[in-house]
Amino acid sequence: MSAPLAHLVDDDDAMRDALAWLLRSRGIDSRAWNCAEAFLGDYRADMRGCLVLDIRMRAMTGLELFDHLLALDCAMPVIFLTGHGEVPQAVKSLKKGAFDFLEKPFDDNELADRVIEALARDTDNRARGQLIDQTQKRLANLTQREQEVMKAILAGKMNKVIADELDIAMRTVEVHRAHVFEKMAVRSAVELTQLLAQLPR
Amino acid sequence: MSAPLAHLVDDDDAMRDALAWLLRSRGIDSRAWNCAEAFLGDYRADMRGCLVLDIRMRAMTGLELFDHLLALDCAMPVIFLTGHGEVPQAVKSLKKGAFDFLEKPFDDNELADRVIEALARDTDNRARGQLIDQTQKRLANLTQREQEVMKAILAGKMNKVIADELDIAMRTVEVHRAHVFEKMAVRSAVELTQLLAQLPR
DNA sequence: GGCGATATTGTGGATATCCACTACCCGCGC
DNA sequence: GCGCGGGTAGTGGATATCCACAATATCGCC
Repeated sequence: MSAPLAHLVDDDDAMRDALAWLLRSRGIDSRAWNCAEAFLGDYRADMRGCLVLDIRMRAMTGLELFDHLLALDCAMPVIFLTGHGEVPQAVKSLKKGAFDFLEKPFDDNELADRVIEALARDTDNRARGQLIDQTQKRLANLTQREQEVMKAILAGKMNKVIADELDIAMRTVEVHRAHVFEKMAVRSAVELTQLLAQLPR
Repeated sequence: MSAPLAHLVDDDDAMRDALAWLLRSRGIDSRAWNCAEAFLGDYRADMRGCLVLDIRMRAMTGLELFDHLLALDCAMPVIFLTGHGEVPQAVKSLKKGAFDFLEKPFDDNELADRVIEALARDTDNRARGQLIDQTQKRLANLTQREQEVMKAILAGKMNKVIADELDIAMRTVEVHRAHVFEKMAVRSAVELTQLLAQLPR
């Protein structure tokens, strides 16, 4: 597992060095690539931290790289660096979920602040993401019948009603109910509800 | 209660007319103001629809108007119209919750599409907002004790545990519990949990 | 002083849930 | 054939929740 890192992608050697130095001065480690393709080649889903992408690069642009990463379910926050006057791209990127969009020449402190925020965001995302993953694994581990019963429980139905609807004995519902609680690692319907309420809706 | 409407604020007479005509051709009613101050004077919290704001106006700018509206808890989606090259403002506005940010000259169809989306968003927001308002009113209607008991219920505690912690009889907890369910208009702890899970966290 | 809201408690019974022990049936894979 | 996972089901008891009926006490307000 890699440590949180600012991942810089820019084809301007001087800019990469300047960024790395700036971030280092604020206590942030970074790693740099000189083109989008190189980054994609090294990309791994367990990378942690944030991305700082230059928009204009010779081959693949920062925006195209962003699209590729979205397709790969990359959850790292992305900060774009851009020249002047690219409002439509900025708007589009932010709506797609980019973390920020800074116009060159940017203020050093501002960029560093944004990177710090982005790193914090990533840490939050990871924590929430793990919980979600775990919960979904547990959900997937329920049998068909158990899922049906769970759904009914979440609808607030009593065991005898559920038994009636599924046309099985109340005792059987109790068994499924207990299995649901056990597999979902909760001890009550309330806990179950709260757990599932955290899933993306 | 006013009907959903596109609220146009632009100090360019020709632009207002063009916008109104464009929207009308797509079946969208609109009302127009020639300056931010005039709109603020007419603004009412129960206005429904969306806003289309020109950024550059003689006195108060669209951005300043947006800030005023945010302070007034205005929930209508805002679409900004802007000249070229205002990336920082666009980014800032979107992060504050603006719905969109279009650069002039914009494509007529695109703008109309965005307005339609914004109107739909407003309708959604209203529906959710009403539920939230109602729920919060009900929450505020709970007595101190009832809120304490509710909190404990949501923590999954059994009545006897709650009684122990609050140092009261179990019977009293039952009474408070019943009051909570009654006042919140739910019939079980599960329903209560689901209701509260919809509140902004 | 009475009235209403709030908080408190009791009794007793109807329901519901939780749980241990037990058991049968079916389909699938080794 | 036998084990295993999954679904089904009964008995019986321990707990918990829900609720009707009833009562006491405090506090603020008209």
